[in-house]
Amino acid sequence: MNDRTPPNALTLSIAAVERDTGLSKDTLRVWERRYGFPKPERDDGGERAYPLAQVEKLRLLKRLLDAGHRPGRVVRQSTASLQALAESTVDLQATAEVTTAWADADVQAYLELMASHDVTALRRRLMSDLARVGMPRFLSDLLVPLNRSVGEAWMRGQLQIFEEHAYTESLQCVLRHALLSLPPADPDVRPRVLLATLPGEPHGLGLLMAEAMLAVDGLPCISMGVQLPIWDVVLAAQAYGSDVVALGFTGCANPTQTIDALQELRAKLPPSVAVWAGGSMPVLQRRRIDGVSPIADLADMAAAVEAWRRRQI
Amino acid sequence: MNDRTPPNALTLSIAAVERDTGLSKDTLRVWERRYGFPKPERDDGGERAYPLAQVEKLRLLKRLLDAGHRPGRVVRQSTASLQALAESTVDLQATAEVTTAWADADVQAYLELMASHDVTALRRRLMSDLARVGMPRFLSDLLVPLNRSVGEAWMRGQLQIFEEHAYTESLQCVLRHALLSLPPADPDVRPRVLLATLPGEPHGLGLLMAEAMLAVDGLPCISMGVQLPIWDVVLAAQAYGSDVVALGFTGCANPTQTIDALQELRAKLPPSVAVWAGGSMPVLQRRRIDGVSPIADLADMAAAVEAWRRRQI
DNA sequence: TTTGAACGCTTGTCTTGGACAATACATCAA
DNA sequence: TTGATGTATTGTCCAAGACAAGCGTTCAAA
Repeated sequence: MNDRTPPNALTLSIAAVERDTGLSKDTLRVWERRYGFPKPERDDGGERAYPLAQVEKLRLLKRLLDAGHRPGRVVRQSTASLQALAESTVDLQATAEVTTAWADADVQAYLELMASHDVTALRRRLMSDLARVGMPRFLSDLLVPLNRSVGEAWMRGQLQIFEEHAYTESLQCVLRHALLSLPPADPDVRPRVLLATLPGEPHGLGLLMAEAMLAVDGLPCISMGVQLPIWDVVLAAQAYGSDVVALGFTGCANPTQTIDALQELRAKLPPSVAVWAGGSMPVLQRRRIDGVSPIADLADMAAAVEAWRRRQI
Repeated sequence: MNDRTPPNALTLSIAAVERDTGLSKDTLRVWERRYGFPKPERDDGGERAYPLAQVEKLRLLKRLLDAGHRPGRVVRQSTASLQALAESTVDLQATAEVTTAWADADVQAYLELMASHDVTALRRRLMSDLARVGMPRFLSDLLVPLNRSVGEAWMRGQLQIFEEHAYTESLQCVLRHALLSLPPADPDVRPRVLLATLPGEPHGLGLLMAEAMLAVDGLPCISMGVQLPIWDVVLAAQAYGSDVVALGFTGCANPTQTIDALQELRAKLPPSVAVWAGGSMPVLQRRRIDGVSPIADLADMAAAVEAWRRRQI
């Protein structure tokens, strides 16, 4: 059936590489043209066939790009020197050093728990820590630094992707469980918040953390989950009578498209509805958009709630 | 700043249309060339600018394609006749009529609950129905037909996307809550199951339902969530000592890429690990892959567990 | 009547090389 | 140090052609 065997069984098509690395086909071709890397083999149909080693290097490059490095400076380098670069790079756009009430030792313990592949223990520890200190401190003192450490460990290649998935899954269980245990919020409390991410942004953990933070303060939150089309954000905000649309972003989405999408959404939404854009996407802080409030962290969000309430009086 | 104003403020770039419709840029261009639709305007840079009406029609076309229609027959038709077609189309690949123990009236009531935008009530009803009949019947008698009805209502345009997101979100809460309430499974029970979806498949609801079904039977399940890279599936199966890798698929992923990915995964995984491919993707039933068991529905999954156990004796 | 092989149409994806606009960086002046 | 201007970088878009896998149809044989 599939007799179009590639020259080497361990190669991927350009579509597969796009899937696995997050680099668009256009980008892959133009890098090849400009920098001479990647340099895929060709199958008997003349189509690009990327050896696994090159895909591995491309993944590493994508990480470095997301951390702020520029293609022209890194694409030609050897895998070894890139590895070294990744290990020395913390996060070029990292926020200033945060003094955490939580000891680094605890964060370290969590990382070791992840590496030990004991999801039950991980889940149990998350639940007991949450019960011990309460949601606000759990979020700001543990999860925020922990997520940063997880991101850094991943960048250095110390944490496998599946280990990060397992962590995300466990955390999601714990947070969702806590949310469902809360008494339903009084729908007359304001602002009513709609949470979602836009198409292209597949990560919903930040959203969940934001929802948890708002919900324990008694705000009526409705989460639409991930990748809600722009037009449906507008419809949903209307249907639920939302005062605020809170959107989550991470570095993995395309910055240009994200800005475009935010502008489009802002134009379609009635001016009375506020738009909050939160998460760790650097471009949100750099490029301000009229009528869209950037939310850098959880404290920012509390401030945004306060600001909204002051403005409504 | 953005002075490259398109001819009409209500147009989208080709990248935005790809995001919103799920049709690739290549497909959009080649349809224009072959069928004369879509016929976007051009901005002053000469780039395609799709009016909203055309994007709307493209979304409708995508739905019809996913239901089994072919582009050559539908792309040229008018929006009105497509609408009629969508309303008359149930699901060309639908499984044979299922006699449900659950009354259609109940399903109807759920659909009305979704349309009323009362997520609290929806969630409450889900929880009480679950408590009343237990997980297995909740899944097979209510959720399976309900999900089918939701899909059909969406196809007919009777349900907005955001309403479907709200339903998914509520259901996720309820199922996750139930899962966390179960006592942790004995890790010595076999088979140990790893659950995930592959890159390109963003829907995790089927996965969650499968996990719920297996977990109430006492099987130790570990879910990796959505879009786990192939190589990490292998690593995770190794790390957790999984006997079975259960993957979820829906019609929205690319069939060709899905088959490729499954073959690649099967080749990389040790033969002792079984691969189950479940979900509503038609191609899974049509094209069999050596060493991959297609799982058509929940009953099939129970049978697969049995078959696995028989083979191990 | 049903099965199966052969053929041809349909359709999505890949190809090349050129072009362009937005961003980031570097330089210089105030 | 700040602000403006110029240059380099970089991702995306475009066109038209090519091709292989999928699907339906046709025809012949069981």
